Amino acid sequence: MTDRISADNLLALFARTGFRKASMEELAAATGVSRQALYNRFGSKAALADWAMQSLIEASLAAALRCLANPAATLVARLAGALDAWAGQHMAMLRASPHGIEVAVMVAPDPGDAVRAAERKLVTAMANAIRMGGPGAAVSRAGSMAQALCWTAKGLVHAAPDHASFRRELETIVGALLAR
Amino acid sequence: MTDRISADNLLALFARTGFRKASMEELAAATGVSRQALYNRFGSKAALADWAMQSLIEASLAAALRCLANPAATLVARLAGALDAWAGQHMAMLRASPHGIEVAVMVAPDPGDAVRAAERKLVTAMANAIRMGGPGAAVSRAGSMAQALCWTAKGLVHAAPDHASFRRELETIVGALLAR
DNA sequence: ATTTTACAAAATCAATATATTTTGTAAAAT
DNA sequence: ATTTTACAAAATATATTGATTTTGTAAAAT
Repeated sequence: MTDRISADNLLALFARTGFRKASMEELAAATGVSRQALYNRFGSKAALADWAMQSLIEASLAAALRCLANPAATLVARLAGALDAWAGQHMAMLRASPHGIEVAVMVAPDPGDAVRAAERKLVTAMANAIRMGGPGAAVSRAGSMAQALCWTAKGLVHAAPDHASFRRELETIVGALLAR
Repeated sequence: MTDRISADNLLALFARTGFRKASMEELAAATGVSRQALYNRFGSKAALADWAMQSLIEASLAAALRCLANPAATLVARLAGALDAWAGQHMAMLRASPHGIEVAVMVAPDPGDAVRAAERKLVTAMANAIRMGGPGAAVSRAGSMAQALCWTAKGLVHAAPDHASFRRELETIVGALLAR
């Protein structure tokens, strides 16, 4: 029953203040439960952070894969949607503070390991989507295309001034790369 | 006559130890001159770091543009060469320490401003190269393609285990995106 | 099941003092 | 021109103290 606790709220606080300065008191307040409730459920602050990070990764990957599987949308829209779900949605948190990275680094056992694993899955899924729905010429290069799109999206996250223009430019670039 | 002093050696030290911990004594030793020679020429530690960073940026951009202009090579090879000169060549320094970023952040007036400006020039030049030498279909999307290639190369810098495989994978991806 | 209250151990913070290193300047020496 | 030597001012490092906060555990209350 860890359902009612919002990983987003937890991570937003971690991102703002960093792991150390975020107290269990504040974390509890941010999620609307008592400090002891957090200890009962997670045992420690580190475990709580792990869970929150893991949750975000899983939720983001799931949302991305869902976008990718949408039968109604075009391939370009599906790819752009997936990349937005994976990377774009966290722009606000990243911009809110210099600790965004620290949060990811905290996850056990190896820092970005969980992130990297999820990202590999996403790229694989994108490659498959390109193979299925892309122009014939793109099929044989689907793997490279998907990887390039993922890195491009991450570059754009840092370059775009806000989420709206991120989304707009992302669609343009995905369209440009996918066009045959 | 700041010719004999190697910006690379300076930045290698800055990258290893960070700006603060790199003493003028060590910096002088790293370049084979006396401490006072550095003060005579640059006035201060900050100015020295500025110069070194600026030098690296200019040299990297120049090397990248040179690759791009090589009339003998194919478009894919020219683009890959340019991206390697711009991003790939610094993998060793980045990997050598967690302070690689700090060095860039130190440059006046705004941190990555000089880097961003140079990168814009590179992307523009790449876009032009694509317009001139690329397959007809790529012409209208040259701007997006060039930007995507640049971000992809930067993603690859962090993902590749070493420079050799960076170079190899880069060529593959550039080839894949450019193929019509 | 969760909250409240209580509490010991550990960690963090703030202030101080001292020692050491480093910066930046200057003048004499090569 | 560059190096060597010398030096004051500033910055950094280290250690100590005590106050304060926070962690993690436990038991009683809702």
